[in-house]
Amino acid sequence: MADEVGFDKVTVAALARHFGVKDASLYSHLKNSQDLKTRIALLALSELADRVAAALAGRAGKDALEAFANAYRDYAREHPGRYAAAQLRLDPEAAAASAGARHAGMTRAILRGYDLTEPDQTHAVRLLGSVFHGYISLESGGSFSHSAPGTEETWARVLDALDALLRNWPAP
Amino acid sequence: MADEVGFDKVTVAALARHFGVKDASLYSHLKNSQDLKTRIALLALSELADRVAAALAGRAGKDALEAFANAYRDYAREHPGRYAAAQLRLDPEAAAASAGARHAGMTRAILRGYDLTEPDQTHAVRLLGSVFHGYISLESGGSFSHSAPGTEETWARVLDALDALLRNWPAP
DNA sequence: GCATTTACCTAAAAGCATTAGGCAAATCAC
DNA sequence: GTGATTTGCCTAATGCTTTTAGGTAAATGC
Repeated sequence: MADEVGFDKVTVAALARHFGVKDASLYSHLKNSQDLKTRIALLALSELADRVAAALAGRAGKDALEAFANAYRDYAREHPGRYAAAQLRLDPEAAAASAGARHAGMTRAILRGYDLTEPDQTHAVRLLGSVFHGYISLESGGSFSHSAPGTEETWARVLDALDALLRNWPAP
Repeated sequence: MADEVGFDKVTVAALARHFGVKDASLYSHLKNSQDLKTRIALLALSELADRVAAALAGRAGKDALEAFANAYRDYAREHPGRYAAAQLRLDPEAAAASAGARHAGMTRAILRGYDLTEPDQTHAVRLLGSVFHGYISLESGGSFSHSAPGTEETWARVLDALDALLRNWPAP
């Protein structure tokens, strides 16, 4: 439903309509409407982690970087509603139960192909997360669609640039 | 109100309570609730552009890069509700009337201090936008707060890294 | 075969969005 | 200045979404 009608349109009432039951009936399954949203977010985070893990298997260096980045971007394009859910700010309890740690771990795994030590590794993990999250968010919001060149080309060149940066990370 | 109670809590009803008038009265001033949200977004985008313009004046190179990035980040911290509003997906009409073009122009202005020509300039503009948007979004969502080192240090090193990257942008 | 759990239901309250129609004060035009 | 218009607000009403409380019938567990 999230992918079809948009994550923000997934309400308890809409879900009840979808299943042909009464709104109130769903409260045996859900704590409240926030709970519904959180569950979608956790599902998306978990699916996304699975995809990334599969994409990353057997790859290293720039190959891994591209596979990782494309796994995120492809998931966002194929499942826009679920990806939007994955951006939801989770409360600490939900965050702890989420696949967040897997994501962080896999981002760090990319860096094994590059010559970075702590704390630069953490800085780089955060930079990569920022770029991917930011790029996909801006692209899906249409920010890049009103000017040449195409976003496909930019995406490739951004990955080139990140690869170059990781291979040549500046000293403090 | 957005900064105090959160952008998503700024409803027509809440605004009416705030002013001590009836909900319906506000519909003389607003088209609908989406219009209210759009107006907040346009305000935020415009204020942010003013700040960035002021921060950028008389600076070039890494100095400009840092001023630009900090203007965004500081605004997001000082006015979280307004910054959230600025992320709203605007319909084409509102987008055209927004300060979006000023933002794009100023991002491009940063690159004057670096040796980039089209189409790399556009790629770099998009990368910078992605990093800043992504970083601020993740940081404000608490994604960086559960591990060392501190986000202040990462922010400084990310700006170092972007500066290095722009000075040494890889050929296709 | 009885007790419990599951998966629904009805009823009802409360909040938000929105439209229609109306009134009084402020402002404008001549 | 006075009549016309605009402005800013109101009441009333509708329809949606969320959520709680209390109840029933079928499925499941021991």
